[in-house]
Amino acid sequence: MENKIILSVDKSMQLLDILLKSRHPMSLKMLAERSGYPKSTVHGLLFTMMQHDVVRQYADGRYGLGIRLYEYGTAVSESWDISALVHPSLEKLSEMTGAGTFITFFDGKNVISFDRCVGTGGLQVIPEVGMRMALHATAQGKLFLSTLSRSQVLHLLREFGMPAFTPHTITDPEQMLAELDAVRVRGYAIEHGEYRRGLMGAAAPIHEIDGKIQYALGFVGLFRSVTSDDFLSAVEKMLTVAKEIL
Amino acid sequence: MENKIILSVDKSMQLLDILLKSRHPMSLKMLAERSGYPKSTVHGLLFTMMQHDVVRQYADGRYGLGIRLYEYGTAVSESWDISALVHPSLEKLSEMTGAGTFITFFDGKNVISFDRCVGTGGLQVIPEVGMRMALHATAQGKLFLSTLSRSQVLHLLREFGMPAFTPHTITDPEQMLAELDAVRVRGYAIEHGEYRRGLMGAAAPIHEIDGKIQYALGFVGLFRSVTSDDFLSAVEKMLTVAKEIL
DNA sequence: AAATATTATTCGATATTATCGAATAAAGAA
DNA sequence: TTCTTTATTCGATAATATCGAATAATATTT
Repeated sequence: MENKIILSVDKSMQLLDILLKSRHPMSLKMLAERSGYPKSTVHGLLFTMMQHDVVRQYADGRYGLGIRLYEYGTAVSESWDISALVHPSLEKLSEMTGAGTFITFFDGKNVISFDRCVGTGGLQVIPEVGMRMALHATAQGKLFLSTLSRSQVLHLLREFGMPAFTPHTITDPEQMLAELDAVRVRGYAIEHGEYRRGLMGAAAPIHEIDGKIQYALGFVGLFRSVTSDDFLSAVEKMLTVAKEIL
Repeated sequence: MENKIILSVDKSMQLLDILLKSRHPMSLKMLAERSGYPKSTVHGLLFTMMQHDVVRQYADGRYGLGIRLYEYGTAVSESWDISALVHPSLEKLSEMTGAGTFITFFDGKNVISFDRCVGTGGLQVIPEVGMRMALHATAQGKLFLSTLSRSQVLHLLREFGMPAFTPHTITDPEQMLAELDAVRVRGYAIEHGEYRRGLMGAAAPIHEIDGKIQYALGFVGLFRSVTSDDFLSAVEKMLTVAKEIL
């Protein structure tokens, strides 16, 4: 399993990750330090990626993500082109509930937001488009996890970890499995301050292809509790809209 | 030059390119044929990229671009607009020249300002963010027109018209075509009171993707003439800054 | 249901080449 | 200028990517 990996390619991807996380162009020296590889090695990898415009070098010598990645990203997002289809539904749900709404996509491992609509309410903490979301601390994450087998869930939780964002975050795998059972029964997932204190939300499946949920519709906002009338009515509205989209 | 390239990384990028161009998931066999590398080699590269979600494999075994590329693409596009990359350059240029500076975007038809910085000089007539600018009477407009064919230019000029904002405004299409030739030779465009009497400016291309100029950096201010020392030095500074942005 | 064809994956020997530290070049700061 | 920092190049060596062939897993046909 480990030895099938082509190391130079693996290192290249690590560099891209570092550049992504830093959010800023980085010097060769920094890149070498952060990755743990010698400068010359890093240089060679960066040089190669530069030939493909996957990495670019600025006038001051620093390196950053290249234009080509934008092209790739666009190509990937086009393959989900249900965005145009569902955006009106997002707006509708935002208007009805006042909460921020968004659509996520699941590839079996990552939950990524690809469309969103800000609500009318005050605090808006809905994920940016393109952001990867925590599996264990968001309604979307739990919804998608609920479609997986016990072993798959445990594997993913181990891989990504279960950091406690708030005191409400579920950090115990067994507890999570129980929660996922509840999600399966309920048909949708809820999140009560597990990611940000006081923020609550829910997520419902949209597109099911042979049993696999591909997308989720969700909302997040400030509610008194997950049993309050306004929250429950928002959930109802979400389910209605999700059913319309199918 | 050739031997500095790390082959396995290079091959990986080739595979991404093939996947991008095909616009559809591809089988290992196809990928091997198209790339010209043995199946086992291709498999190893794909497997490695899969670990990073840069490539994904579908249930039927075919391979496609991975969700991670979307994340990268989003990060890259964010680095384009206003904040991170360009704005500091705008401020720098404003400070150096004293003139108002701005960045425009061209979609093939409209020139739209999407970031600006007021200068230290007195009169400031730089476009608001989101404003569409005249094609025939601004440096930006002429710069973008210079990238189009004769027929495209004539078509656009006919569509939008060539109203005379000042006595210096070019109102004759043929005269404009001659001006555009000059722009192409010069590499940047200048504007001498064609939009507002006494206001002069220039625009330089920033981002060229396969020959197409996507953005332009420009300044506008009060100068004695387009041949005066202060104007020419401002042009020089603009070109320097534009080159830094690349 | 069995047989066949097609495609994905694994394996192991080999030579290629990625790697690394050190040297050099280039750019910035003092 | 000189000194410092950072990027780039170089070359010997060990590591490993590569390749063809074998095997496993699907899909298709009979």
